[in-house]
Amino acid sequence: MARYNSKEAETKWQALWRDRGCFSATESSDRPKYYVLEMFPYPSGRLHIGHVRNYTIGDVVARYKRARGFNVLHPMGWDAFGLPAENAAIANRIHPATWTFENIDVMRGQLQMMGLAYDWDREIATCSPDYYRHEQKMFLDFLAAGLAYRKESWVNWDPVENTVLANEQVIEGRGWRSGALVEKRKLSQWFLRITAYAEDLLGALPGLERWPDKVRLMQENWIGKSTGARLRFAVDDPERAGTPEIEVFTTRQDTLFGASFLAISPNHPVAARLAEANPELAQFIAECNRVGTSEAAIETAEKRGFATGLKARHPFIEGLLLPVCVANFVLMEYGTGAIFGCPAHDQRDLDFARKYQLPVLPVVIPDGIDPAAFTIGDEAYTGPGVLRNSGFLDGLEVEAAKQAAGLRLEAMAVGERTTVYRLRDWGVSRQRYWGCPIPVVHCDSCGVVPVPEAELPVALPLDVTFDRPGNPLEHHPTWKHVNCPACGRPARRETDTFDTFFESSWYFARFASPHETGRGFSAEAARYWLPVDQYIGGVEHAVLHLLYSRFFTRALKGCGYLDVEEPFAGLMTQGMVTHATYRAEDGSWLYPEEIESRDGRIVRAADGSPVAVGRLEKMSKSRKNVVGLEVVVDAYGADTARLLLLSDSPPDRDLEWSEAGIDGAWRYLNRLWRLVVEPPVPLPAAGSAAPERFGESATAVRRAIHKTIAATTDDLEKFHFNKAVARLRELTNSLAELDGGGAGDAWVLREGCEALVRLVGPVMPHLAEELWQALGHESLLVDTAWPEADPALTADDTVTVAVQVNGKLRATLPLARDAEAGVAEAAAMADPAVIRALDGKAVRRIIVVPNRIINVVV
RNA sequence: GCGGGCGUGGCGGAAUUGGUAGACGCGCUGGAUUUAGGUUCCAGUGGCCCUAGGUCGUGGGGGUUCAAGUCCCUCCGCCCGCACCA
Repeated sequence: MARYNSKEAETKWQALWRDRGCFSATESSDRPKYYVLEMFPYPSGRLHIGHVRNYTIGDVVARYKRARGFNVLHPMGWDAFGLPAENAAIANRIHPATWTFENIDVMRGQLQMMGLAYDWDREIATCSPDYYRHEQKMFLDFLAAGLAYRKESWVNWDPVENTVLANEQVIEGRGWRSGALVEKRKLSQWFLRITAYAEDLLGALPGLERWPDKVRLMQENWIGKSTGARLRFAVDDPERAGTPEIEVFTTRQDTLFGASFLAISPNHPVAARLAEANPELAQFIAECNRVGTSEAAIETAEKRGFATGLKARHPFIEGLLLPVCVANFVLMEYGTGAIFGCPAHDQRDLDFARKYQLPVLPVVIPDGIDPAAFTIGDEAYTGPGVLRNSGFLDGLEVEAAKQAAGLRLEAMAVGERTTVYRLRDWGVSRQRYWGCPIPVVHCDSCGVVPVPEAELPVALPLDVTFDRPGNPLEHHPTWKHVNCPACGRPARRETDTFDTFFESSWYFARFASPHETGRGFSAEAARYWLPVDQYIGGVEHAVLHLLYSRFFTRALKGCGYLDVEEPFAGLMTQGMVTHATYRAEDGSWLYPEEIESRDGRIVRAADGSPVAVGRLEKMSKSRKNVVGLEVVVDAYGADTARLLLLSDSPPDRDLEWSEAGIDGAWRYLNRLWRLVVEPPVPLPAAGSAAPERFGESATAVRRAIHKTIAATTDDLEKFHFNKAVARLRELTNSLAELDGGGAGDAWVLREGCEALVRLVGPVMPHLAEELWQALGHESLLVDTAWPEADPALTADDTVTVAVQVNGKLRATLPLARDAEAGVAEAAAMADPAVIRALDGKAVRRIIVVPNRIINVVV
């Protein structure tokens, strides 16, 4: 018989789905809407198998929901602005636009090859002016609403390339291309006031019930709400400090009596002022600034301080002067950029105090410890306790002391209780070419002037070169020279472009009406489709992209664009696809296709030299452990690849791609094909009436069929694709065992095949269409409803109950479902294995969990 | 450094969320079939004890409970994020 020809079948069904517009979504439907979206890709080149797990998961959800009667929107687009296009331009002398669009063409073809059920009429590319013109308008609206503003902030500056570097381009303090020591520089940049929504973004997290807890927790920590107090320390030499006082923020105002120093950020104005007259301090600050702007770099750097000689007056202790230091671990962006150090009750302060021989005075004594005996060693005490050595706070618990200290500061008018957030405003300026131009003009007379709406889009000029360092927009002969929209005099365009998170913060709304020209999307279409019912993507976006999108949606609502606040009602974060890594003798990485197995040893195919097999790692070009999409689809077909991507691992965990795995998936596909096309018993015609009675085997298999329908449906609802696949394999095994010897076997086999084919439809859509046709159906499977389980067949009359003695399993008993405890108990006590285990000992207690377990305690 | 996660047979993972640990698959072993060649079918497969049966077993250690992979404490290992990669 003919074998399943994946190539032929996949091409055929893909064309048919396309020609019949099976996946195009409309807003006019009486079915409930369902919007499923996978995080859209950056068009970086060519997809490998690891990239498509995400889209396969989304596709299963889309096809499943469609079968369940939903009006499904499942779009795809391209997050097309970004740094790699510029890197390619510099490295290969190819224009970013050319590079990007070529990549898009390749990747679109690859996604289509996988048979993904997208509505391609809604495809968008964010680098198109048709897209980014709308976000320029949004920015102007934000500006008018006070949500966008300019301020100075620090960047990584490469003095050789004359450019700003991304944190990932700074490697051990040096520019990745130039190798030059990176400096921190201050630039005037645009910011979006996400902090205005901090409380709202935090408060709405519990309502995101279909988000993973871990993501909500990460966002909560990122927003980092903390309550405490601001307080001002008078300085002993206001002239030298340039200010009469230094304001600090603390969450531990209760420990003020244990303060032994003040620390200010190297970027604090007072530090800058003191450095003017102190070259050593200036030197110290310069060294701090060499660390780079990433928080990880700052936090892992050795804690260092510099004594300024300045002193600050303790607000509660008359005459006590605390030294003021500049410390590299104090962040200017958080709180006030200055802290007071209480070494006894903060680990970082303690480390600092030990290093610079500052006093350590415990002021919180743990309950039940003698205050006289309590000392601090290498570990700060941060737990609860009672205040000592603390004047008016003595005897209070920590919380009460915080309250009392706060009130006293307020009464003295030197501070107030307050709340701060770790969250900082979103810097959206990038000194880059391949991004959306920020639509403002700088005029010497009028300052910053928004580009009038009628002149949008501010289009990115395409005639640029990358032959010298810096931003090509700066070097363009004409582009930035315009007349001021306000006064008409010569002025300069803003040459910064937006952070690419800007585009991805509203693309999900654009998909609702991607061809809308007047605004980013029609309010009506957005009202219909939003929020996204199920969003799917990697955890690496748990904070930034998702938080920015949540903020953006609120900001858009505030500007009258839409009427939802949360863009994503459901979120699933999928794990990585991993693959073994291979290294040649010389240590260089090898692609999987460069190796082979000879006599049980892994060797290099080219010359038989030994290969070291490394651990599983995320598929990445740099380690060469990638498997190309075309290679897999050519050899096994898209359905086999899809099956493997959904098998074995739950979606939120890593998945191992292996040659054995793909072979196993391929075998199952063929097994299923044979079952339906060459059934063990000839099938009755489609739609034949059910027989009068079913024999034992037929009844058992019918139960299996209906249980599988129920359980698989439940698995898909919960996104347990790996379990769903396991159940489908089990049903396939059960059906294959039918031999036609029992009454109704043939009819049940058809019933089972029909159910099975419909259940595998979302996973292996091409094969399923082919089998649906083979079963004698004229209709398309994609237009066929999801099977329904018969409740009468999903529950068993008897259940197997485990019997334990003292928690150890001794027997299992078949019992009637929901048998009474007394009956179950009697059956258990009569079991020979139980009697033997009891060994005549007195029974103390019997625990009966209905339909599960009986535990006899002796 | 801070934040988040993960850890179950040789391997990927199941376990109705505190109730029979190892579903399903990969691999391996033995057998059958076939014009052996991405075959197919049957049987077996956590460790230890000679089997009936017993005993140990979910990264290590401790605890709560009639009962712990699941809850608590602690330690170890690995992975992800940290604001200009997307």
